[in-house]
Amino acid sequence: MAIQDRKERQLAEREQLFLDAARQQICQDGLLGLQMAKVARACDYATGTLYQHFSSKEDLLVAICSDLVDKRVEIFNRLVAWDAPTRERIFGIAVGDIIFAHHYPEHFRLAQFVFTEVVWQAASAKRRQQLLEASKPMGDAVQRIIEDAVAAGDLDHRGRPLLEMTLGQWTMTLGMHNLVHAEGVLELYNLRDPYRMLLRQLNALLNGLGWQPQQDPFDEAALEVLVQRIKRTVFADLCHDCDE
Amino acid sequence: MAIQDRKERQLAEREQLFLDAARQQICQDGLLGLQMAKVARACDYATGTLYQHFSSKEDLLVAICSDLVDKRVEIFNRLVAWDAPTRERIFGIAVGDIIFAHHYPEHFRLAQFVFTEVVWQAASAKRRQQLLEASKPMGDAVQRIIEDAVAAGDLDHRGRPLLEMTLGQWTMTLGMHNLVHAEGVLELYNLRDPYRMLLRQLNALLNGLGWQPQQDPFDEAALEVLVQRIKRTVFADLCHDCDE
DNA sequence: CTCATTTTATGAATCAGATTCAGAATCGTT
DNA sequence: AACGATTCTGAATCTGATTCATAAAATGAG
Repeated sequence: MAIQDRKERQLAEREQLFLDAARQQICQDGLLGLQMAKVARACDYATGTLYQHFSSKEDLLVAICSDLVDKRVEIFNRLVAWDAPTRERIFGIAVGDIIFAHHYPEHFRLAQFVFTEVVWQAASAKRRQQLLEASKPMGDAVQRIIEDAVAAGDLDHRGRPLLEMTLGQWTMTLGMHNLVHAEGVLELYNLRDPYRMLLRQLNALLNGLGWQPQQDPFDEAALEVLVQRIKRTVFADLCHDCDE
Repeated sequence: MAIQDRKERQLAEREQLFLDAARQQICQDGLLGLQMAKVARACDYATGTLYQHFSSKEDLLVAICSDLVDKRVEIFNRLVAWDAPTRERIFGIAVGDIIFAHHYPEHFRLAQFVFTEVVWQAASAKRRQQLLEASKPMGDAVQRIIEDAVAAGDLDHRGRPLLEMTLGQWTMTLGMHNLVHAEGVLELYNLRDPYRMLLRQLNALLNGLGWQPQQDPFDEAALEVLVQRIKRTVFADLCHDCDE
């Protein structure tokens, strides 16, 4: 079945080619600027060929999202592997997400769009499934950190499903990415430095959940020290000059 | 200028007619199903007339959203006016939002879409402004509750902008609406009863912010009692049988 | 290596639906 | 009632996604 293998490999390569071209187009011209014919042309293929891979434009969007999610998962896994107090590790997930948002500014914008009824429903069931499966490891990573926290006595989950413990963190982060992209909203209320505010609110939430050791959410200095340490220890390769 | 007035009134009436027809179409056929020609036809007007009101389909979507935001504001205002401890009032905002989501299941779905780059950028600046202005009173309402809380000694804002105090609540709620609409995501992690989980996480957050009086986020009975009381006292008219 | 068969790629044609705009209808004014 | 100004109309236009008949390439038997 060597032939079959080669074919599959080539197909996968071409798919990646399309995905990269499409992502680049989004970065350049925005989500609005994505055109199927352009993507195909950019890769020197006919429009129809693109449709052999993606059943529709929406399908392509979901696929790009999955592609990026794979990279995002890597961030989560670093925190699972990090040897530090569980409270810092779970907090590090948020820090990592913020760094990720800096590296792939298009990702959360795209994700917000993808999980919109209009796109989600128009994509093929297969792609949807693919994205969900690609996302699964993020949940697993978080779950492992929570397990560690419970085992270490840092957190009492009070009989609730473990993942529920970080649902607040999840939704808070998600919501903040939304707000950041909704041009004009934060400005309306004169709220600056959104991701820094997110981290403060997150610390408050973790405190409220009783996650040990407690940290004063409004101690700027301590927050800065922790963030810097996480960046240096876990994300050194991703943070040359980036300051948030 | 009586004639001018009448004209304006008629124009406003027609606009509302369009908005209602469009909303109904969204409720019936989903966001995907919305077609400009259909909306116009449903109101016995030509397509071009619809375009006298809305510069594009996206513009119409933003307008529908504004329209619903006006109703949502009413919910917020009830909590401002409610005579109760500030902790219950701010918590009530979340409860009200959940009730609102039940009454207008399309709203958050639409809002998520509207604040997407694709729609937001394609709408006219005027409509965007209109939506932002319509949203302003929600922030004001929250601000007033925070002011009361600080004045009553229930909350110490630690020198931060007052609105920052509830940014976590805001983003958490927003993010949860997103998750709820992203079919398959919560199921993937086997998370049930999302809005109830939201309320628990919110209580944890408020505790973590030091908002008095503290409440055990995992005391189911107390949570239920509070929610029921808020429903009965503040939202009696909106809650006949609804149970979340 | 050649040919018949199967698979894949092509891109012009089709299609859906948003948007426009030349002419028709209505309005307000004198 | 007549005239210019305003508004409405919906068929024509336009954009861009999607399809599909045809061409090209790959496969594999002889």
